[in-house]
Amino acid sequence: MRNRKAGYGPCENGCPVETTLDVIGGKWKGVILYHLMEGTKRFNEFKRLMPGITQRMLTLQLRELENDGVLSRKVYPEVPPKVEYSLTEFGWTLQPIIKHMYEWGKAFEEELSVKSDVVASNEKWTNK
Amino acid sequence: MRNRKAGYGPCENGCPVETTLDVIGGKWKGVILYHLMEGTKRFNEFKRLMPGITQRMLTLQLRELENDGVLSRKVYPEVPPKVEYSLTEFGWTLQPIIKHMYEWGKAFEEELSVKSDVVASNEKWTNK
DNA sequence: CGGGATCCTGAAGGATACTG
DNA sequence: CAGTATCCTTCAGGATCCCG
Repeated sequence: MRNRKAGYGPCENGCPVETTLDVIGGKWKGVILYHLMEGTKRFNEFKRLMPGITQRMLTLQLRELENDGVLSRKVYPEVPPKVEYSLTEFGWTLQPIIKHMYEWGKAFEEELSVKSDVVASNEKWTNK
Repeated sequence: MRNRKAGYGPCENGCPVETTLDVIGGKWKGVILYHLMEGTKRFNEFKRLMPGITQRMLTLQLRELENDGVLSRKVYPEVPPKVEYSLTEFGWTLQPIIKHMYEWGKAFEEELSVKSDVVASNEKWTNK
């Protein structure tokens, strides 16, 4: 990801799909966007919502999304600092995609667990 | 990508989005899926459609999509070999997502070119 | 509170050659 | 035609410490 417009050749068509993936395909960007659909969030809120992420990664992913015009960063000149992240108008156009991806992900996980159940119940026979 | 279920912490919610990205987020998977929406494709057809991809990568990405139950691989026992790739029924449920991503990608690229025009016309002033 | 500055590793992706 | 098999490179992502 991230090398937008690099190496897809003629690129007659099909590429816009990759463009979108370049924007939302970072490891945490999907989740970040998902949470932003619920409303404005602050830096530490994200950390709480995604305990696995490091500060560095959170900062980086937020910056990239900001540079791509998907979210906006509002800094309040206070002490202690306060920064709010929210979707831009353009960012909101991602909502149907994120929603679909959320639903599809759930369906996939169910499909997955069903299959692993099958595998599990087969293991006693296929004992490889 | 690819380490499904690894390190998202509590994972109360939001994760299905990442699950989906794990499946379709490979560098070429989006394009592959996009082309499959038009119908069954053969190995060399993909190579023609995506001149930038290497054989190795094409094989790998196809295999992963197959293992994820999104596409199916049909081998014809002929000489020379003939292999057809097509979406599974489950794979077709990705269509709305791919379609949305295609549309959004186009919109994003327009937004991008508009901005780079602005930047270009500013460069003579900001000459950093 | 919301980051920035470094350093580092793994694995995603690539180049090239060979094959049933 | 549709792939393996090796080897190699890059950089996205992570760990850690520091700062206004």
